Amino acid sequence: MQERVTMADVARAAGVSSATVSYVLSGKRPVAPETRAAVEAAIAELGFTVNSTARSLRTGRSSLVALIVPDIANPFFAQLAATLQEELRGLGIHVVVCNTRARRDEERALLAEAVQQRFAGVVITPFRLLPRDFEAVTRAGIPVVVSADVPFGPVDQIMPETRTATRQALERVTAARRRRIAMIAGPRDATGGDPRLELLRTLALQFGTSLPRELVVRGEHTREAGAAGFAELMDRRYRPDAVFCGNDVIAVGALDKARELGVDIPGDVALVGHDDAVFASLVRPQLTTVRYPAEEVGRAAARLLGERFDGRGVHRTVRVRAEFVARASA
Amino acid sequence: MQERVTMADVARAAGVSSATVSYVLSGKRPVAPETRAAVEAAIAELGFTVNSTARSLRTGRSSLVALIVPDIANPFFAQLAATLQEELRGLGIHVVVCNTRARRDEERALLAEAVQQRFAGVVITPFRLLPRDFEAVTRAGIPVVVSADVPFGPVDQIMPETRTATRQALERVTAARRRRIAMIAGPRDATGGDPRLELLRTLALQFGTSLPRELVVRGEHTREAGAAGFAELMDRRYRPDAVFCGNDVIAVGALDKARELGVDIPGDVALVGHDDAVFASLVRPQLTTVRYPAEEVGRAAARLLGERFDGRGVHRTVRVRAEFVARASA
DNA sequence: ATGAAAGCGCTAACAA
DNA sequence: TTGTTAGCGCTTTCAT
Repeated sequence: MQERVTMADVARAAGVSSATVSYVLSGKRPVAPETRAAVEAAIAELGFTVNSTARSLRTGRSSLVALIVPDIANPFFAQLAATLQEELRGLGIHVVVCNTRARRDEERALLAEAVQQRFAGVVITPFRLLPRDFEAVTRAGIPVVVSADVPFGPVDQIMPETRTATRQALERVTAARRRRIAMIAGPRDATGGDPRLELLRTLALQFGTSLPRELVVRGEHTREAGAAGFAELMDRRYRPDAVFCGNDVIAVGALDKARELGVDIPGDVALVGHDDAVFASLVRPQLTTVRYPAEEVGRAAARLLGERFDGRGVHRTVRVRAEFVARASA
Repeated sequence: MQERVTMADVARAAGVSSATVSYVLSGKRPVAPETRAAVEAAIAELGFTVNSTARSLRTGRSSLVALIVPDIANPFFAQLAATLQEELRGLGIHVVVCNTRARRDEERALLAEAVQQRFAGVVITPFRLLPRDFEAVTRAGIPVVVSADVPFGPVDQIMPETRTATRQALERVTAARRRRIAMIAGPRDATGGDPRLELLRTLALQFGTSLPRELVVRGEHTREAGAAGFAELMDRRYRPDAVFCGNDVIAVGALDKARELGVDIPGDVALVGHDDAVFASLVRPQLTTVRYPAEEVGRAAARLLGERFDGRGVHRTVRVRAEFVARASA
């Protein structure tokens, strides 16, 4: 049962007080070079590492960041977790993953827990949450980074910049003389809005066409919902010749149904996904999509948190640029 | 700035000592019913929740379990993380995700950190680690669950039971009169063995054929490696008519190359994957594969850890059964 | 059945 | 430039 080495042990070995050891580590007050050297030697010799539990208790701040998302098993969030973890590793911070299963009660419970446990920070993709649900966390002074399509009040935020990429997608589609644009959207979130849908509608107008209400269907972010949505659209008397999807999973479902119905993609209908999930390039035809890079979101989240740890006080919104990826489906 | 409610606050409100509050929570010594009721009422009224940092400092045990894997972004491990997290949630335990990027130094560093931070447990899929790398962790009394193909010494372990499923795959392939069996294996791990390869070799013999050395190629678990491996196999004068892959990602790469070379799957060559990753059913032809269920691994890991927390002392090995999934590629 | 109090290892006043 | 020391909130031994 290997004994734990404490600061007191290091202090004794270096012939100083434990306060000095602490200050050598934190750099929060000047330490004479020779003292510092002695302490560092003792640390190395004894193999000391700080007990972050004790530090947390003392400072009232843990070294944990909570990543709160609807589903970590979703490739986008999995990649986000991986990147965030690697970026935060150097700061000695661990990432705790929390699944909300898209349920508001879970989202709220997790947020409350982050406050109770005095987490160092929270990175969250809210699904049913409203801006006021964040009051407690921000009041507790816990840095929060929200990754969402819409503004969420006085928190750091990462928002996608999809206008350009979506415009390129529309350009490609309309250049192929397609005018009957449709969308299979994801579920409406708590804010009631749907930025992807609204953006597409706005842009469609600019391209001299439109996104008529009857060509918008809605479902979960699942393959089944994608298939159902596509079937529904094909039933319309005003049949679309281009279908935009809320994400790639939906698009894959649409692809399934198209094959089943004998609808040729992209011959009869052009299909555009969203996110560029790993499998977007695996299906046939390969999915033309709007890529939203999880790695960059993770890096931005880590950077925003890092700035907050350093005590910077202004809330920032970082925009992450989505990229149009032209493949075979449109 | 909302004040934190401590046990002392609860004790004061209930007219008892903080020790009693602690014992009401832990049940480690009898408390009079009316005392208990008073304490519970105070807890509810004040909205008290224990400070797990303080508890950890005192007990020398945190409420964190580390999930140490080569890559959380890998769908298998992402699903494992999700399940583990949900199963452990009820025990008040958080899951910290740790990426090793398949590097031994990272694996060792993470294991060492788990000891230093007195984690409540570790769930690990070792990649380059040897059994003796676990000595420190077990000596520290930290429950370890290893998910691997081979035995790893005195730890709880989850091992796949793939014999039956692999036999079924071979049955299907040989029933179609295929005899020239090949494999695109993953990288050789630190133990030097490759159970999937060895199992296939053994079974092939039983089916009256073999897995000749020249029909075994090896690479990383990537799409590129799969493509390269397949190309190499198609170059052999003794050309295989059935190719087994170390995992589904490799199989997808093989599929890419087959299409490029004009090799018909399954007409010319049958292709069998491994794991049943999400995209196995997305590619065309859909992948015939040996499904290894991450959910069950996660549940088993949580169960094993739970037993250890309860103080059960024997090391157990849980076998998780893989399942043959027949689709179009073989 | 309950309470008093020590102390886990660290940080940050306050002193010198 | 460095040391002394008081806690952070909890668990648990020792008393009662």
